[in-house]
Amino acid sequence: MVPDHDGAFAPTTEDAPSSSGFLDDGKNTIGSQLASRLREAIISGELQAGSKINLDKARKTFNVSLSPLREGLARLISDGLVEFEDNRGYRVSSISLANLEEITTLREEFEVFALRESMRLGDVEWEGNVMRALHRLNRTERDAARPETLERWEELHREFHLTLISGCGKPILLHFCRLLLNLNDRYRRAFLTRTSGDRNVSQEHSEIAQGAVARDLDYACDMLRQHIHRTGTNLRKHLATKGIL
Amino acid sequence: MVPDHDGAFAPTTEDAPSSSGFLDDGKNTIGSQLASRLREAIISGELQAGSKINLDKARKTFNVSLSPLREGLARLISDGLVEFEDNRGYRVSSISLANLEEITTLREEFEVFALRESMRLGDVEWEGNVMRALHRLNRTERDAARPETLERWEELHREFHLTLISGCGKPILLHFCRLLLNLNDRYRRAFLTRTSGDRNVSQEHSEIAQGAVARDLDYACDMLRQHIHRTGTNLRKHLATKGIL
DNA sequence: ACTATCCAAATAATCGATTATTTGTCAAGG
DNA sequence: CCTTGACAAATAATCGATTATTTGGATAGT
Repeated sequence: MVPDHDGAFAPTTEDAPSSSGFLDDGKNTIGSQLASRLREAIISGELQAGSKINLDKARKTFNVSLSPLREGLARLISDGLVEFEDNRGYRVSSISLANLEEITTLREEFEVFALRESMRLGDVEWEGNVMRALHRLNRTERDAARPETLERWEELHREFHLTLISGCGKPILLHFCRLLLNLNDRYRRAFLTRTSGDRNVSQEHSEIAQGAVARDLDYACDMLRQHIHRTGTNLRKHLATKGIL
Repeated sequence: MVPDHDGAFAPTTEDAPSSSGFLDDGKNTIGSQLASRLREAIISGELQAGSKINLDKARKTFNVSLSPLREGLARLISDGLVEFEDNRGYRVSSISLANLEEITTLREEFEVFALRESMRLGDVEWEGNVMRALHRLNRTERDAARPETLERWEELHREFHLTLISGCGKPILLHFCRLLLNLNDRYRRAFLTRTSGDRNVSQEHSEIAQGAVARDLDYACDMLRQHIHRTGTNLRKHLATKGIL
């Protein structure tokens, strides 16, 4: 038997385009479904940061047994959204200013590096994917009054950033970036209902994308770094407003 | 209740110095113990890369029930040593030339970045830890004839590299570096029984450490990068010898 | 009043058995 | 001869019950 040989950190089935019309959404087992629901619950803030997760209550809330619940939680640990301690159980990872700052710093390092590699190695297919992701994002309205538009926008925004770096040919790096994006999104969903007035985010995305497909390495990387940095600065302000250290 | 607030990716209890004389080695639950044993089994090559992990057999081998077995395996997924697919089970992550090259590249980027941050932010305590880790490593003999010395050396080597970057004040980054080191160690344990003749590894470590505590950023970073690079090159040759693509 | 110790309730971990899914094999049809 | 479908064996996922650990509170001793 020849192993598939995707290597470690091959992209998980999550958020695959799901091209087949069948109802196979890659979330077969209860454990998988739970992982998704819990992830969404944490990123959206439904499960408060830092709070303990009582297995018994969660079991009743989600109407499942312990085994798949632990299974699901275990996956969120890989995502950095949940922490675990022997005999003490699970808790939602805390948020803090230091944590946000680290995430921002690391995104500036990792994501920018991944973009550079993508520009160096990406093929035409990748270019096309970038332009499509950009278009879909910029065509999607973000109306603070309607939460469902926010969620949709977040999804496409995440997709855009991941697509940008998807050409780098480095599964482990992509995995790291995906984690950082997860962690970052929790802050954004919690604190940014609307983008600050002095930014034109659509334009920022366009500049990055256009620089990327034009293979203007330094320009695109610089734009991305600034983009990430600005988001970090914005979020930091919002955290300060709410008195979070 | 005030949350401990270590933030995501706070260092796990693994390989803590275990200062207390008590038999509490932080591996309380069967799941934890299994995770350690499995990790060791994978890194040492006892469990072949790419091979499927049959839950039933593993259950009998380790004489445990399914729940803790899954628990343990789940943790190794976070470590990148095990892959999982719904309804298809677990398998040991494959090794490949591409995978090794990515690990090496990422170590050059991120471990070096972490070292730079450590030099920028580390305190005297950190400096002391570095010198101690260096001393212990260099004083430990590595005799290819006696496997137990190799294991001991690997442990101290790992400890040295982690200590070098432990002052960076960035838990997530440390977590990533720890993973990369894990993945890298599997290659070394599998392919390097002795260091290639043209290297004086002890001296390389000394140069890095001394540059680090002297806060000679560029020098220390450069030495570390070369050190990682050389190891990568060596391993690549050994992989080629064994016909691994 | 303060600390330490012991109990009971709450919670996490584990087990053995059951259910669901996948995989390999073989026969029927093209 | 190849493909397709059905079946059976192998394997993974889940459940409900049991066991072990932690936590909070009451009690006794200083």
